[in-house]
Amino acid sequence: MVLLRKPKPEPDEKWEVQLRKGCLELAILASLWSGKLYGLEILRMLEESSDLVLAEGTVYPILGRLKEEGLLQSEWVEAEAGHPRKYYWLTPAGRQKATMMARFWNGFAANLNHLLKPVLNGKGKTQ
Amino acid sequence: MVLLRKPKPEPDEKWEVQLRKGCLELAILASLWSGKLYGLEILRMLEESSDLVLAEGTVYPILGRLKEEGLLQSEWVEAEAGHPRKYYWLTPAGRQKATMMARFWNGFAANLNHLLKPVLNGKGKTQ
DNA sequence: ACCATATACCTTGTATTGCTATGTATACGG
DNA sequence: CCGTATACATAGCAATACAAGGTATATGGT
Repeated sequence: MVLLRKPKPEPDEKWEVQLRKGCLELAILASLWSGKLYGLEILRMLEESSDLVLAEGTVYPILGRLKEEGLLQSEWVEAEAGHPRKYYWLTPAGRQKATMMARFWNGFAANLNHLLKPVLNGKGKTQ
Repeated sequence: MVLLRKPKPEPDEKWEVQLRKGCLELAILASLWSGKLYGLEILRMLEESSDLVLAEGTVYPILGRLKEEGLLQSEWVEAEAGHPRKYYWLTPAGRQKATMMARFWNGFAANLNHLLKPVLNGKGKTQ
């Protein structure tokens, strides 16, 4: 009777699985590729540049996770008006990981596209 | 005090969200595009044709869901040897949905690729 | 007769996820 | 002051992917 369900999750190990699921961490990392942004700004940027709509309740937990993993750093900045903003940017590790994930995404998308080709070509099996 | 958490999930409505998450339902539907297959066969086909590795514990529940939604039909078939096999194939509704999902996937992938272009071009911000 | 192996399907339990809804904090306008 | 806007944060829920284990059928070896 051993019953060791999850010996060592090693959260870093399975990012490929996570990617296949979410794609959202990758999208957020990518949104920070060229500079600092704060939470709501990321949200708007993704929507504008990629039609990727996500809720605040989605973004903030992800930002927290990514920071905890050492992929992001953050800093409070006083705004000229309203609530202060927490700006995020990529660490070197984050930059590296974003690149790796993007490459993997490319392969994954290519594979799925290959599978979808008959579907998109319309020609269904009459049968 | 109203407190209505989920008024009517309408499980059909949010397949776009599910797609962004999983992509797996779509992959399985697509694998059945050109004929009948049984469970383990789908698994092997996806791995061979698209490097998409998934566990049995992933495939069977999905097949059950898809059948319940009327997208698949199934039939037991005696094998020449060993355990009988349950063959699945697409219903007209399944064929239609697969097409819609594939189109949506294409758009989604294009958007994400657009976002990833700077990342894949290597030129990081020296900053 | 018995057991190991192979094939195939199915289910239980768990960690994780995305998200809705809600809460909190700060500042501005009337 | 109260409403509105901006911004960050979290509690709780439904759904997901998966590992692990179980069941059923047949074959081959001893």
